[in-house]
Amino acid sequence: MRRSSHDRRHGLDPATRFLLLHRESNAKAQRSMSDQTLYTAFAAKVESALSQLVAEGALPAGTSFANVTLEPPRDPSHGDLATNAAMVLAKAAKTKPRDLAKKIAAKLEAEDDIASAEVAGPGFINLRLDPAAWLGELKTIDALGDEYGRSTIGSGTAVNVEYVSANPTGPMHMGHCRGAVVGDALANVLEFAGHDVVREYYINDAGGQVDTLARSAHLRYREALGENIGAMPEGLYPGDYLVPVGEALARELGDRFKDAPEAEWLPVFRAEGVARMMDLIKSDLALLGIEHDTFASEAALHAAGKPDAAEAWLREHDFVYDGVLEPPKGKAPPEDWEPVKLPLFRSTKFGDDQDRPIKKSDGSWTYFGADLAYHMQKAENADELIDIWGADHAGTVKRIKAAVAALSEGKGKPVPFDVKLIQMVQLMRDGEPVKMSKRSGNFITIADMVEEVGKDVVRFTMLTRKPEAQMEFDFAKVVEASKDNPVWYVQYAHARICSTLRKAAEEGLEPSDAALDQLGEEEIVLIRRAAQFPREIEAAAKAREPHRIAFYLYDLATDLNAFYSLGNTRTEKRFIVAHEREVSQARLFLARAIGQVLRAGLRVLGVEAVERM
RNA sequence: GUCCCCGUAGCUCAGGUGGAUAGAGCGUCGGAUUCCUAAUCCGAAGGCCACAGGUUCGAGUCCUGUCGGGGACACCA
Repeated sequence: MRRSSHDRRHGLDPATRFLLLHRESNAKAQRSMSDQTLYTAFAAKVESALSQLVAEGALPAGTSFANVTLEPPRDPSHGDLATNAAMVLAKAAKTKPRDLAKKIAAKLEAEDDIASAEVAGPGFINLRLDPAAWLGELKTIDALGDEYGRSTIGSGTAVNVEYVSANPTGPMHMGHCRGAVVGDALANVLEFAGHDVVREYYINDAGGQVDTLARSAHLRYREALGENIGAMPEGLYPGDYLVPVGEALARELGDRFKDAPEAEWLPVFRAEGVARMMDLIKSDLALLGIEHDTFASEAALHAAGKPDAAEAWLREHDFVYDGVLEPPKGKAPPEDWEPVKLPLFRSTKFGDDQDRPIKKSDGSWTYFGADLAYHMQKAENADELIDIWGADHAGTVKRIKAAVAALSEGKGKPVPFDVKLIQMVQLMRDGEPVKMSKRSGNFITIADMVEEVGKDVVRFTMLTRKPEAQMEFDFAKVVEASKDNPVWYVQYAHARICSTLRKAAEEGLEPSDAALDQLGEEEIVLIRRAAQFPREIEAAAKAREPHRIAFYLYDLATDLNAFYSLGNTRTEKRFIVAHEREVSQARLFLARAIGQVLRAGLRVLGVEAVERM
């Protein structure tokens, strides 16, 4: 679902509020449907068995079932589902796990749809389901369509995901890419899991780097007016992307700022520069399929007096005091180091190694001082906050978490706050690292990457590694058409399904659930995998790890291709079997459902499900 | 010196918040295609889960320490 972007400064505007409410009601409408999935149904059966044991006195009243899980065993030969209930509850029951397991298994075996319940190993209970249960799940997938997998675990919780937040001083480059994709996919996952999600971008338009931008733009402006500016001076932004900005400003403003004193033009060029850089960044993000709901401006934050309000509150509660900053702990302290008295935030109370200044000695706010106020603002409008940061900012996590904890707990509304650190990506070409020099203005932009390999490849590849691990991005490998390339492999599986359905349609065969009982064990393997999709979504949402969906889709594609290949040697196992109308239609029904799950998963990742390759 | 992330097959990486015999791809070796997309599939070999302790019924997973790789340590942003 794409929403139009709102360039608002802070707080929730009415349009956003409406969207949130609207989405919430959608989520509620979905609830009854998603609760019908196979896993939730059988989890309910397990819980009911346990409740019976409580009623019979085998388990003490009030026993918590919170740690009881029901999941597919790693080894499929153990059965369809396994529960650890007996091991988790043995202590409470004051019996051995296996003895308790026998009691639970006896209850479960009495259930419809459970063919057998066996006690195994240290006390696992392995369930074998009646095939009809899986066939029923297949129908559920078909009935729910693109909504299959949507969860309600997040309903009622509004999550603000802040990602990208690149400085508005130039186009987006590689360094921003991974965080942008991971943040966006995470927002999608959370939304699919039922959360109300706001995708936010923090514009750092108040710091010194914006003055640098303004000066650089002014020079390009003079250049556009015919002046020979020579090489860009050290300390200004040399990139060509400011050339058109200078030209546009020359057209729009004429030459009245050409020889004016800096104080006169600086504010104008700051504002113009930031606005144009944000346009550039938004168009870069659009190339990746990313659109934020909210753009929060640091300058607006200052204008609204938010940092002052935060400081006042923190001082009142003794989280901020005037103190002398310790010298930097690095090996070589700066030569011009002087002890200065500054307003410090007591981040040491929260595990930081030193208290951090919120204001500089000239009285202006530090980045941290403003950021603290910014997070306070976000916390007012959300139940949970997530920031996606580059790993190079790891050193500042403790202080900002400390600040959010102090503010939100102090104000009586603790807001869970998670900072996801995204490790660097090493670009590779022909096995060699791609060198980038930011100083010369030569760096690989996101636009370059998308143009070279495509949005889908960039997005999917960025999600094939857990974000806290460093990764390489090899231009040659990511466009390879083979099983070694997960993007291609998953899309291939989807295209194969589409191709099969097209072929069938030409022969007058449509998917049908009229004879699903003709599907055998090989097909049920596929259904089992597909049935895990809702669980994968929930797990990915809980862990805030969208990459799990990418790996899941790869597994599902593997199962699909494996089944497809069965037909090479066993023609009776093809999707389309000559003169076997009923079984063909049942298999086509299966194929369509698998395609649907692949599509839903890819949509969450923001990757297109292609129909032909 | 302090802090953060990582260390799993020859290589690149998963491992569902503590579960059963450790999982994939590439590479190596051996097989499968008159046929719905073989750009695919099946099988085999390959492991002190960096190391040492600890926590408990049970640890690749949690805790402590050591080693190795990466990153950060300004009143910058």
